[in-house]
Amino acid sequence: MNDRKVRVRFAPSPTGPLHIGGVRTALYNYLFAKQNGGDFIFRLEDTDSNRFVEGAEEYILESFRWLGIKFDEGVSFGGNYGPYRQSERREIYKKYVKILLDADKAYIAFDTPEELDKKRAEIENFQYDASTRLSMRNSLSMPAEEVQALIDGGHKYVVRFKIEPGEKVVVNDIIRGVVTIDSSILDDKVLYKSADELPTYHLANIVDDHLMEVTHVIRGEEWLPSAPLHVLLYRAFGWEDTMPAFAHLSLLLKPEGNGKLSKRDGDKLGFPVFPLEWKDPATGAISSGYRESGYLPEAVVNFLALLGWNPGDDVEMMDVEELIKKFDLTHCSKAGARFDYKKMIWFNHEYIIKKSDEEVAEMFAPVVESHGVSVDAATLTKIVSLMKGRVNFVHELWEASNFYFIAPESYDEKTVKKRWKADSAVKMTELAALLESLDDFSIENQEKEVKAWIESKEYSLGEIMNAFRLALVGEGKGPQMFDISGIIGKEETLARLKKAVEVLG
RNA sequence: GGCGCUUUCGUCUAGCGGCUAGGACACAUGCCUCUCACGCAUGGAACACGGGUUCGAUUCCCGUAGGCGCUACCA
Repeated sequence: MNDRKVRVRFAPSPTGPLHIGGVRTALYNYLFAKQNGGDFIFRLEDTDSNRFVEGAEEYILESFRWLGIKFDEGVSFGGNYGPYRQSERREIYKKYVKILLDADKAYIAFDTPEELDKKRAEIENFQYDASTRLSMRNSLSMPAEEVQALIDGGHKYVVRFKIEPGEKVVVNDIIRGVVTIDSSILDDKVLYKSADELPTYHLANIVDDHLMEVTHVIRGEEWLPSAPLHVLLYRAFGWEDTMPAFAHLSLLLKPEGNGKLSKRDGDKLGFPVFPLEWKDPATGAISSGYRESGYLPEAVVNFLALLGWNPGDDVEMMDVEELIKKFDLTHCSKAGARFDYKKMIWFNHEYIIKKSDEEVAEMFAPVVESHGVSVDAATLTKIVSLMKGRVNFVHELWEASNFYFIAPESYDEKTVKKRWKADSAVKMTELAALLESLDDFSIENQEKEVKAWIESKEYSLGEIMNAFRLALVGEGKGPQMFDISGIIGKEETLARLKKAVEVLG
């Protein structure tokens, strides 16, 4: 059992876009698999035909491609344990349902959903279990011939797991330790529905994990209450010796207020809760995605890895290789983690700085182009090198550095008031004359000549530079002045100076 | 309601019987400076509460309170 090859899976339901919490679960599975030289499986749990959403599967796959989380096998990846789409495994589940039925560990029930709803309305805390099952319409309470007749007559039925009450069921969780529950509180879960000939999550999950030789089940905490049921299922099948180890991850909580993280929180506070932008096929509503919002996949991965886990040291910036090396399920926190989107933004900032100027320039180029500006790669790279440390997102580079590409059309009022003095026009005209006389317009030479001139005239550095900045930028921001004039060039610099003198007087 | 999980600065967390309770984000202040940022430095800021166990509890146990989850023919 210990020498089995590590195999883990991420098994979403294609009911819509992948939630960021799901992304974290997948990431932890991935890190764990890679650390142990194991396999990472992508399985699709599409056993609820009513909730199928067009495009969700491709969305999920594309999300992981963007994040760099790679699967070894599964839907669209191939593998020897397929099919990996549960809707294509009907015959397999039927076989195992029969095994349970034949062993008297499950039974057939005819109660309709409506009848059950009625029952729940009538009786407080009604539960379909050992205490009530004999008063319901099922193969335990009805004669065999009648059951057969109903089935033959095409009546829809479900198969329920027959849970023996009064048993202490123990789940050994890697993160939480021993969790014990009394089987009496469990209900006779529906395992299979004849209506669509599909199992429910619980049965499909156990059968697939067993058949696919999954060794570790790493999933969200919302599954903890049903883990005992799953243990009981493994036991019923006689698979206890190869039962996977469980690790239930704490949930992601709203940044503020109560409850788990939802799409609404993102909308309200201005951060995405989905990896990619998603357009709801039914309503047409658009939900923002990390990718489209300008987050770098490595920043998202780094941030998510640290939300509920930490390496035990003070290192926070880690690439995926390092995460794989350090990841440890036993160091995962047990309590839910509030989603700290401000820290997410900080990570993005750090990763932009970490990237080469060339790489960032390449990402920035389409943004510049979209503003109808064309600029050569070398200049753009130079601009990026000056500006990238000042932004949290690549697209913010435009707002931060558009003065490189476009001359100011107006001058910020406050800055004018503060930086444009009565004699500024005269001094800027003098500065323009000096700059025009320069054959060498390099940043270094401009600085040398202009500073010498300021000194000889006994002007203050500030008054000249601030007015100069206002003329070139239109407001009081930006890097060192000669890093601006040097890049936009002599002609443009002189033109902007001239215009400022004309407009501001 | 029942069952389970959980509880260290505002937030993410380190801590695994003896610490001035550490780091990061955020915040504040200062420095840098031709501006705005960045960066750097400094600072404020936490063991939910009550009982035990122990020479000694943030740490172990039991309660209470809060938080979270589950309680479907959804996953």
